Amino acid sequence: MAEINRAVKGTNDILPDSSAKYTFIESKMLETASLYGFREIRVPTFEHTEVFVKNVGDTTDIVQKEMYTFTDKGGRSITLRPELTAGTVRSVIEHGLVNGALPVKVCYLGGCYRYEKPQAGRLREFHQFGVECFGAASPAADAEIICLAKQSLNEIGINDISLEINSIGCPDCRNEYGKALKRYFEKNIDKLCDTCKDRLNRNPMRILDCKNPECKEIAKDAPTVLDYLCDDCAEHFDGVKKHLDAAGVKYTVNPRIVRGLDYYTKTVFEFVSGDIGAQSTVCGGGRYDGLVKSMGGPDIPALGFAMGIERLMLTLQNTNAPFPEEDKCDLYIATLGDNAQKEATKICTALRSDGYEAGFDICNRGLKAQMKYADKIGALYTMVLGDNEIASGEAKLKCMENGEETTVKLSELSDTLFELKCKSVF
RNA sequence: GUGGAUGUAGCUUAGUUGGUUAAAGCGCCGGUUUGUGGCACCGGAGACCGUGGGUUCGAGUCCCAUCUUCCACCCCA
Repeated sequence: MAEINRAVKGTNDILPDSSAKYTFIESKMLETASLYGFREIRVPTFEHTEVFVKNVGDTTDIVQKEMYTFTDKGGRSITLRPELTAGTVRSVIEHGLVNGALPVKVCYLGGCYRYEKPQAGRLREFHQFGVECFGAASPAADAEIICLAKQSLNEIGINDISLEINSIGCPDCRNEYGKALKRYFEKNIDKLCDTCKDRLNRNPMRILDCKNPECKEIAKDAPTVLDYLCDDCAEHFDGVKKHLDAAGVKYTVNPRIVRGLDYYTKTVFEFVSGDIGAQSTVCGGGRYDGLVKSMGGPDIPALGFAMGIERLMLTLQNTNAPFPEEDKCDLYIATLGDNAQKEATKICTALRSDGYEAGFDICNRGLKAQMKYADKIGALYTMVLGDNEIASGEAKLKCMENGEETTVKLSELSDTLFELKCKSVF
């Protein structure tokens, strides 16, 4: 197929046969978030490039090599959002939400864009659901969003998933820890792999995450962040754990999880799935207390998480999780002749305005072909409509599941369908 | 960006040491006395064999390049 007729590398079409599944996931997410008081916010798909450079961090891979950046016709440098936190923070500051009643709780759903090499669970255009909470410094807030993340995963049927938490401290303790880590790894620099040698200067914490066996061996005895937390951060982390215990949420403390975005402070966490390949993080989040201020807003704490919708879908598919049944056509009218087709238009319009999914032949096919079609689309009932039925004002409704027929008055179709549907529920 | 695998009808595949009009199943459309689906039978449409070069009298089959998809690294959701 010619290149122009194919979707761009790393992008995905969601076809009618699976779109309802995505809608299910998305609506469950929004629904669950609202139970915790999070209301949806919708921010632009693109922002001034600076918004991401300043917030995501100019040393991160995302900013350095993964952004879709272009100059618009007005000479502005524009970037398609690689994530939704930065734009959300910009928005709540710009519109003064952070000057109103605190905490501000918002959630979002939308496409994100990163120029990466696609693989399982990783696309160039992907979709995130996430929440942000502004103005809450208490560990109860951290625990609350973790509970929300867990519940929303459970709501869509993801239960076999592990929660890992860590604290990377405030900038002060992180700085101290970074130095200690550097001292430790410098002693073993010869044994480290090439990428880790590079990481030593860029981001020593990443070495802890390396999958190279030799690096893993060395990292085993490396100092842990948790030993370098200041009193305030240690107490905060302790509080988070206590709240999680109180909520009955199971977790493991993993001092090696490090989020890749610069803005994180204190609590970081991930929900990890064992069912979707190498890109196993389904949800990632944490606290970012300095971000609002650095964006030019008031000095208030903030925290949030994001999950990748496509990864949620992968998890559900790979674990054969059930999806709710899709809506079916309530009544399909098979027509005979032009008169009947016109009458079907009239009847279907009325049924649809009463809330029924109704359809009839618009391809001018024969009766048999129409019945076959009704069967294929899974129509619950069919009705043959010809001149006889129009003249008598009566027709037979056929239940496609068991073949039973019932005679109905055309003028009472809507009521009859309602009765039949009620019966089939019991 | 690095590495490995892949690419034949809408889908899943067959295609012998390169040799005439590239097969099959599923799906799609139609038919089996013209007012009734699922089963069966019959018929039909549908493929520039990913793309571009090259070798050859001749290439889906061999060589090179390129792109896509998949998987892993890096990194992230």
